[in-house]
Amino acid sequence: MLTVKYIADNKEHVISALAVKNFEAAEIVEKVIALDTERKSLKSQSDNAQAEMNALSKEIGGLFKSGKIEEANAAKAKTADMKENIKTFSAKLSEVEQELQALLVQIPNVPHPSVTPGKGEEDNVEVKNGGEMPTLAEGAKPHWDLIKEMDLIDFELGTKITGAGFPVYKGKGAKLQRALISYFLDEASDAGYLEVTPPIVVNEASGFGTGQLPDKEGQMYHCTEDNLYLIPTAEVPVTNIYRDVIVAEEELPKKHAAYTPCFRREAGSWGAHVRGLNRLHQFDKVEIVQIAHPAQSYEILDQMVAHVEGLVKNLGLPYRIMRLCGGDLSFTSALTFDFEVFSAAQGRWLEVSSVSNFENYQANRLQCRYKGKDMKKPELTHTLNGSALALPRIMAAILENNQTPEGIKVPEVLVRYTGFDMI
RNA sequence: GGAGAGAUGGCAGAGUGGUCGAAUGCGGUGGUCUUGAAAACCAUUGAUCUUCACGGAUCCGGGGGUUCGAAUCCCUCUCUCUCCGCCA
Repeated sequence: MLTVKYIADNKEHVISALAVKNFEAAEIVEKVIALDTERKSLKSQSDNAQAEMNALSKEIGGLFKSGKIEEANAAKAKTADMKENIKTFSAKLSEVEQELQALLVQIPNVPHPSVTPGKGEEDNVEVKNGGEMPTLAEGAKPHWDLIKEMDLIDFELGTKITGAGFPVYKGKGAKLQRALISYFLDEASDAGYLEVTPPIVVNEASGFGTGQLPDKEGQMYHCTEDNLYLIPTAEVPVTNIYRDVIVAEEELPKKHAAYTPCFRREAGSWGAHVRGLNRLHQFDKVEIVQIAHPAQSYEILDQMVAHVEGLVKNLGLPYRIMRLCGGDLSFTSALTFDFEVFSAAQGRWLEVSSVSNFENYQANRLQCRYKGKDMKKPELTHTLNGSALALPRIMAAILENNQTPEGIKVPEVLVRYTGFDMI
């Protein structure tokens, strides 16, 4: 969430910038500022009341020690009112604090100046494209036909075991998947990311820290008995490594990469766009995360984009990089670049990565801060993450784009992981 | 799952009702000494809110209670450790 101080100091900018995200902020911003003023005044009243009480208590202590029992008891009699006073003020204070907090979590992150207005996907801006469009032979098939014919992925079996959207990968399909994971993780390690294997269920505090809770709980699978959530992305457990942590300034940036399965309920999706591997309830992904110094975060965002670009390039996939418009930008993000690869037999662009800078929006929720030697107080870090990459659509594009009459050609960079070059 | 023990500052570890944000040691930082380093010695070294500032308030796992006053007493939750059981 945004800090109250930032909102108060940049009121007009917050309102106009959030309009780019199609968020009408004027009213809530006024409320926040008013509540904060009230909070400060209540705080000082409650502090004064408490200070008075502390002084009297000390006095009473002294009287008892020096044997002036009567005087002490007389002083004691005076405390009842003061206690009442303190209770009233602190109750009001915590009420106002809660109200303020409830408002703050409703305000989305302010978009970066480069973000253009727009309603949704259709208004995203292509900033770059690359790779070569494949020319498919006559009779080229979409991946859902290929995987069935070659028995690479079994949707019906997954449906039997679990339900729709939980496929079973088999044989070379499973090996290709594993090869991609290894390849992505190795590339991340080479780029200086520390590999971690985090839990794939998280508690409520973690869900709140990265912004999935309280608003988007419907998108996560929830184990109600233990109040734990299946992660929708490794971003959640990995970024939460730094919840309530103060990092030494010279240790920034912190770079982590993680492979995890991801779970999304995706309630309300249907139709051709979700066919085959296009949209699943469970899928695999390698995620890269950085905890960054605020002054460096946009430079780092570029580096992360370049890293992801290297992956799709090496896989030989035609891609384009989209800068998300205000309307498509997520609640918590300030700037996001989506990577899409062209799935030739479907004739569609598929989103395979989303690389975002959250500035200090998540860090404020997480209380992730850094401190330098000559800093009096710790400051919020910036947090960034990106998929590098999400597997199913990458697989779909590889299968479709690389199909030949002799079979499917495995991208060269993967052969050392698969052990075979044709499927 | 059963029984017991515990949770204090970056770490280790004292403190069982009053001046304790908390002894001491280690670590960190600055300094003295030294050609330099080590050692030794001295000083300094948590966070949050509030205030222009001085200052004030809060924090000893979380929450609640008793008391004029709680790190210290009571209740409750969470977590950790030990033993037993079960188990990949």
